[in-house]
Amino acid sequence: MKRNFVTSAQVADRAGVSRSAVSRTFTPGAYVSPEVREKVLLAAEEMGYRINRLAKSLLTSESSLVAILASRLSEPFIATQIDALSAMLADRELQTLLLNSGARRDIAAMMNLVLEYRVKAVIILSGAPSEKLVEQCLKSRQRTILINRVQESGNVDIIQTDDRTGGRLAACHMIERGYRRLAVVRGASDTPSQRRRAQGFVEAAAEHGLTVRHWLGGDGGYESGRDAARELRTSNAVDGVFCTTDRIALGFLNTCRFDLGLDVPAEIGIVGFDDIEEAGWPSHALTTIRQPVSAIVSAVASILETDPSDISGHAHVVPVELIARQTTRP
Amino acid sequence: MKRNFVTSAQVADRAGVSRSAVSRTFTPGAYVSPEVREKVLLAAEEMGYRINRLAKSLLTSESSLVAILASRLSEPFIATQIDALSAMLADRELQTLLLNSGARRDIAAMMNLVLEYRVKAVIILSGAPSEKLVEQCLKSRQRTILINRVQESGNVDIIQTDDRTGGRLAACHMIERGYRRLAVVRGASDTPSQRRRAQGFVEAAAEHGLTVRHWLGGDGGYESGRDAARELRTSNAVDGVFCTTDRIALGFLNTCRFDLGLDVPAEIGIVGFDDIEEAGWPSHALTTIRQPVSAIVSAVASILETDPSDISGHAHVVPVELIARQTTRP
DNA sequence: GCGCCATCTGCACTCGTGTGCACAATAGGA
DNA sequence: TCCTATTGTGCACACGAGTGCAGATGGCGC
Repeated sequence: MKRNFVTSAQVADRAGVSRSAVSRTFTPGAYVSPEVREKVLLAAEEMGYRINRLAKSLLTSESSLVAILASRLSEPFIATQIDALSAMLADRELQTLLLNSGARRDIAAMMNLVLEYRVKAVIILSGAPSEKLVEQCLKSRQRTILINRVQESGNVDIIQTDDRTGGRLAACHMIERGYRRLAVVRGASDTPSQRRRAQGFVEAAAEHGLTVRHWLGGDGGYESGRDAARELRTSNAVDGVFCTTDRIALGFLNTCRFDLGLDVPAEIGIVGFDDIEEAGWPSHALTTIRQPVSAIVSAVASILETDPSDISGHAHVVPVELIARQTTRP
Repeated sequence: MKRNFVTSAQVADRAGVSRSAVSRTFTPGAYVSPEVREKVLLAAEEMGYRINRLAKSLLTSESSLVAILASRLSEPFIATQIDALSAMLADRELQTLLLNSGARRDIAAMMNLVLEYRVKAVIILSGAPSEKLVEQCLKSRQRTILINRVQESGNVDIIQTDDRTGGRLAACHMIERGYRRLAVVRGASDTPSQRRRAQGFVEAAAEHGLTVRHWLGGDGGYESGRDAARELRTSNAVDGVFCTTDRIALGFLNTCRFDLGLDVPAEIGIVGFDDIEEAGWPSHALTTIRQPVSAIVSAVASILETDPSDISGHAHVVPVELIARQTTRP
């Protein structure tokens, strides 16, 4: 199984110099004479030599690996975040270790892996890590960044969208537009983040003297929206729906239009959350709350640049913005 | 910068045993007495000890890392592949090193990284790796798997969708349905894979005595389709369009319907390629050629299981299937 | 010609782990 | 009681690279 990679010693032999010389050739800012450097580079080229990152980071004890822990990688909003995050990391000469925590795979086991790889930081996009896990991370001096997750214990960096405000914006927008019989649709196993959005919506509605129906079900994807639409419309009691995710909203929207033959936005108004690309397409033109990925990414970047020994976790809040399109009345 | 991680020596000290004992407790199937194991586990737990994968794989010289090189991670079809691939790898206790080769980042530089990390294999989803790069990989004894890329030189594993057949299927389908003034729409910087799809389409059309217009432009995403629709319809010369990607097709479809006010499928028929989730939504109901991700993933899995010393690259062909929906006449 | 300085090279140690080999300890049988 | 078989432990080396320190080499000025 062991594939004999070329080592610096072999290169040194071939170039007729010491191993140190080889090492120095590949270390910027070290004493090597031009002739030796030339010989080493030639030999390295001929033999196909590559530095062994594993050995290097073992010695210098700093890894250029950053782990991203996520599930449902194919969902547009998550994919967009991963794309942006890994691009940002690459620009900083860091590598992305992608951990897919989907399906039945054990989050705890994944976290163990993270710790074993001595990564520079873990970015958690998914799952609700238990208190115990976060404790483990801290005990192992592992920098941890939570995105849109809640965590009681301090010392972890948290980046959160301003979910409550988002929910409130959605409510006010709908009420202004004349929708009165409101409902919120969420996935059954939803995240704290989605719960806060719903909360904000309910709060703002209450301030206008309105109560809000709740619908919970499905896995928080397109199907949740579809099922919700079918059930909620049997009773004719709803004319304004806030979905805690764009994908839920698109399922709801399409089902209203194509299965139930409803006129959106005349008969029913729909607001989503995230502003994924598909929401902006004319086939949907979904009114939604935008959650700027760029802000999330730059928050992560700024955290990575702070001194890692400063373990007091900071909280970043990412602002939201309502994008009015055509699933609510003008 | 160096974060003092707990080492096996420290655990050994605390447990009052030798370092070897610690190592053996964490190596399944090694001689350790129950008492010692107990002591070691306790000490390890208290100190938060984790094996250092870097050091381990330095010694055993086998890494459990598999690199995936891709760009445009947020595109649905790519995101879906990455999701499925990383899940498959996780099931095999392998980790995913995600390399985002998007934007201006240099593919050559990324490949160097791959080599430096001594990964078990590289899966290339993106970019046309130059001959030189692949040579480098081979020289460094690096297992390389290309998905939907063409590569002249042998010794590389290639997984290819049956693009030509896909293109032919699309053409036959359209011709059967009575479309005669055909066109192909591709991105300007498209992949060999997309070129083969177009080829198959043109071939089959030629067999029916039809010539095909070509439109090339944009980056192969939604915008390509949008721009193509605007330009192609100024002349009224087209009634059947094959887009080499679902995203192009969706851009084309939406622009026809919402900007140009055309009736799809009555006035113009559209066929895509990939069968991404959005294509199946009733808001689009795109007729398309399905490319089964599961087949691609299991091909990768079977390659990973073959003996790595067998460097003769094999070619796998993934079959396609036409999914008739509502953007072509019934 | 001698001494000094600048410039480079090589030795040897280090990082954290796995493991072959020798040896200690213990139990069991004669 | 002594010998042997068994079982577990520790020593020491290996993996591949970076780097401080000492020593070698060469050039230059006196």
